Amino acid sequence: MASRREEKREDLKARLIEAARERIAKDGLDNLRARDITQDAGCALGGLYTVFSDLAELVIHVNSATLKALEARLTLPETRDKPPTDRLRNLAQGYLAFAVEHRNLWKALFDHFPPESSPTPQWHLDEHLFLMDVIAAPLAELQPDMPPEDRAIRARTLFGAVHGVVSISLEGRFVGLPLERLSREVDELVQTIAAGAERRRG
Amino acid sequence: MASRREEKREDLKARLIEAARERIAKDGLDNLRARDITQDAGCALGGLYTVFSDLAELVIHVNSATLKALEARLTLPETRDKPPTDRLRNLAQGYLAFAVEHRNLWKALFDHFPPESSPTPQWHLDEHLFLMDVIAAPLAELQPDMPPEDRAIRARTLFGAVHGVVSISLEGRFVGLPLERLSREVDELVQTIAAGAERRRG
DNA sequence: GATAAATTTTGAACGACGTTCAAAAAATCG
DNA sequence: CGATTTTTTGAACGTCGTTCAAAATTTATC
Repeated sequence: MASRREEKREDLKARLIEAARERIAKDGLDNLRARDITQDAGCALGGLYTVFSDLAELVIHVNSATLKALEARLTLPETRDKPPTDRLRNLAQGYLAFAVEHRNLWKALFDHFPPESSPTPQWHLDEHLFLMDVIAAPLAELQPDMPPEDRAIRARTLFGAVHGVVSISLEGRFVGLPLERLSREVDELVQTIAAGAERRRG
Repeated sequence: MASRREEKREDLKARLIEAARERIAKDGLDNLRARDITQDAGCALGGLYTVFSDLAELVIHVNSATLKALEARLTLPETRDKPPTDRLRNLAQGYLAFAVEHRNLWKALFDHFPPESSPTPQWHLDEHLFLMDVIAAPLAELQPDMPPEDRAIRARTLFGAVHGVVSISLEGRFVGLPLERLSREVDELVQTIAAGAERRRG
């Protein structure tokens, strides 16, 4: 019991993150309110600011949890021994499924822009890198001779392409596609890119 | 002079849109303030609400102007007679160039989510369709036998992929790429997808 | 256990925001 | 020019994130 104080503080922090997470999941990031969160977490309005510097920092912690959940979803041992193209296809389908199932939490990952006064901390920026790593691994099998730096960039491009297709559909800015059809588009896109990569392989 | 009134009203409307456009271009959508806009436009705060139902409607008009500018940029007669793959490559490079050059206005196109109380009007949703049309035209030459409906969906997928790669880089959520390298990634992505489409043609 | 000192928690208050609307100003009409 | 209608105005309202002096609680000392 080195510090009962630390414990209580951590407990409040966890309750605030969980309350914010549920609010975002239900009503979206745009409808997140400090007063709702603190009421759900069972503390006074000011309590939030004894643990976080501002609301943006709390959202970053929610996004951190979402990223961990996404990572768990994308690193299932399901297809460990499949060919690299199939592994990439599975990653894309997993990403799509996660976005559909946790739409508001997923959207918050990309809709949240902290003010310049408190930019995103490095530790959270680093958390995004696992996405690049899980993509780079199958890519390494498709193009073993590509320099790791180029492969990292290529992984980012592949992620961006899939993310873009998913975003465009789920944000509803254009006419919505049935999920079944969207899934097929994503799959064919990944297959095309994978085939293109393989064809260039040295 | 059927209606001097209508004229003044339209003039105020244009001034408000232009003021909002400049504010967004300079400081970004997040820093747009009704008080700044009306001051720049030379009217009282309430004047904004005699022309638009709310700030979101004004932003939609700014986005409409941005879409028109983007359309102009993407329909330059530059490469009218080039092969379809080159035309797609040019579209993607034009899109990237536009996003870089008008970053905040371009970002506003996708960061603006009107409240459910006043959803995006159909006329503005329709304005996005030109993007699909300019992409679908070269696609039609690559895959003449594809049904038009499938081609429309494929155009959306291609746009989403390019848009996603550009977004991921320009939003700075991941480590930023030099523009030169980003341009190459986009180009190779489009070439890969175009080649994949052509290969399937039949 | 009582009292004082240190710490934590509280929620009223502040400033900024989008939006409203009664009143002032301007335009139009008889 | 006075009456009437229309337009423009900006103070005021409700909501928001955030602050901070005061209240409540915990810890320390005897």
